[in-house]
Amino acid sequence: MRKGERTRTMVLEKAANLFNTKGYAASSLSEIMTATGLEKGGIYNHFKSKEALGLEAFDFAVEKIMRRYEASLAGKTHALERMKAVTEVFREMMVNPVVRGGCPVMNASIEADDANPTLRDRVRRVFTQWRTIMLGILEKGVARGELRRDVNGEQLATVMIATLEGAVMLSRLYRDPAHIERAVDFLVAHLETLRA
Amino acid sequence: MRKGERTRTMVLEKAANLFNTKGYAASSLSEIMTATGLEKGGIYNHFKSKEALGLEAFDFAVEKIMRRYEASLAGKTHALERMKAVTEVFREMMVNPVVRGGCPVMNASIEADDANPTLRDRVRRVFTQWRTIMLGILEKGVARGELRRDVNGEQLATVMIATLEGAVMLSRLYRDPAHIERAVDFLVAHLETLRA
DNA sequence: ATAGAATCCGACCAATCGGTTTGAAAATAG
DNA sequence: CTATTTTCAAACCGATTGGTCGGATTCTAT
Repeated sequence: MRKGERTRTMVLEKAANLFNTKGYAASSLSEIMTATGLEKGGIYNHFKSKEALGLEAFDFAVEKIMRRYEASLAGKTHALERMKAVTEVFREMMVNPVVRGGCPVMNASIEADDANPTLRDRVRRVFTQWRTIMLGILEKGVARGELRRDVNGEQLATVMIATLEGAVMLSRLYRDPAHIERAVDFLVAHLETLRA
Repeated sequence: MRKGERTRTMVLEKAANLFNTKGYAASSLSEIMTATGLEKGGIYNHFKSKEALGLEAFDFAVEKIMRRYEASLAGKTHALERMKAVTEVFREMMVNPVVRGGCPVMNASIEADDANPTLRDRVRRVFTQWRTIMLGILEKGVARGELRRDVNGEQLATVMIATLEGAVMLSRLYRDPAHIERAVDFLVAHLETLRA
């Protein structure tokens, strides 16, 4: 791995943390400079603009989360087990965050939904992917007879994401993991009622 | 009402919408100027700083939401009816927003949780108030025999706020009210299971 | 109608914004 | 070890940032 590539990912790492805690618009280039230890020219050698860096930093953070998903789902076959694994990713995210500042997807969603169409489309793609994963789990679970046949997949996928993301927001706001834990407990209990 | 007071609330109205769509940090004074039609001096005559304006604009938006709460709860006595009224406030917020840009409390929470302690405390106070309202409804509902005695108030209050706020985020991101409607349907169905 | 207060404009300020460029230093290939 | 990229620091750019202030203007109470 070339030197430039190493510093490049290092800038992405630092920028992702900064953007996710302070917000993209509120993070100035001079802050990125102090965070990375590079001068302006050193950063612009790897990224053509602050906007480009922001988008890549978002992808960088999402990539890390996706690896958590895969790790949590690995080896689990039963639909209920796999759905619970999704809730665990969020609980774990509070204790051992992939990036500082909460869930980067929700944060980006709030900041980009009106002002930044490019980032907004990226955020949409991520949530759509998460929904697709859950819908697949549920569909297969019904087909295998693990889940009740009247499971409302669309509704459950929405509720899972909404509840978990909302709970992350509350836990971060209050600096209290109780909220995400209550949300996970609630969802796990509800998932149990769907067992065939 | 004096002229100054009228323009003051007009600035708050416009600023609240701007801040809530673009974010506090991303909204510049020049944008506030064009939104209000005032020059810089005209704004600083009423607010001593951009930060002070931001805090007052937040309070202004929250005040409007609280009036929606009161209107929705008015006349309803049964605990289940009152809890459903809370979900209706959120559904209504998508169709007929009090302020553009989604829920100002959640938006402020995301932007302030790390960077702005003053605003963060204000956001906390609002969510705490909402929780208190719900806990009161549930407690009274149990006392009146309207609800099952094993209702987990703390958990339900967290889940209600988290699910509704998360769903608002999704509906705004996708420009699709389906998410908030699914969340409301889900919560209403769950509330029914708590009937004594 | 008019004096006095309330309101607002617009020029001005230092600081910082994102971004460009050049040349020197460091890393890599031969 | 040399030649050649790659990488980065630092000075520099115009534009814009949040904020100040003195005076002109507009209200409003008498």
